[in-house]
Amino acid sequence: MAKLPRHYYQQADVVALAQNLVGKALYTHIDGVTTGGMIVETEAYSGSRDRACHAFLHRRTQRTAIFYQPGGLAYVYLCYGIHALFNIITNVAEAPDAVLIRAIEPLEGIGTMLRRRGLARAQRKLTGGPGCVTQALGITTADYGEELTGDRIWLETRGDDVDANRLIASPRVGVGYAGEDAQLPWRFRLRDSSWTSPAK
DNA sequence: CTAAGGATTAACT
DNA sequence: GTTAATCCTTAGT
Repeated sequence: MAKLPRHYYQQADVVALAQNLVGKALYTHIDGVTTGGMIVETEAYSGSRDRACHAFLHRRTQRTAIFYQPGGLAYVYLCYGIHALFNIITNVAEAPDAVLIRAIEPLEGIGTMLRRRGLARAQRKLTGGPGCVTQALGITTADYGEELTGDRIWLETRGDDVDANRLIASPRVGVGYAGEDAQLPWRFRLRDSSWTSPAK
């Protein structure tokens, strides 16, 4: 299907974009292998409104510098010392918004993804969870700043958009430190998918 | 349920 | 420069 163009990522409403990204496909071509899957779980983060966002209120540091670039770049960072988490930078320059990809449903290169994850069979923990997604796809912190319109990491449409009534909105995971912003229902899951993350 | 793990950052000298 | 607290998690008891 069609690769998502740069202007797609530059929409102003990061919450709407996080919803629209569910049902799109995420691919990587790393180490000579193409792997990918359909996005089934996302979370929106908005630096202008949201304490849970790393770039809240123009907290511009070395790590968050990428937020101030135009949408369409990868923000990859290390969490809990172990896990690379993959985010898509959205909106225009100087508007620090991003969408975290939390889970995908495997579509292509499943053998390679199983090997990277050390699993024998496809099951939810292959790609259910943000650290699992990056490990299965081969994404590391070295991909910080990667262009999502290039040929290493990219997204594609898969026919029609997913209807809004097939999404479950809920509070985001692991952001309790964000005060009342932690209650914002900015996590979106595909209702009938068995590939979403186990986190409640 | 809990421990592990390394980078980032704010708050100090 | 140094230190301590924190973190968008996972695998393994």
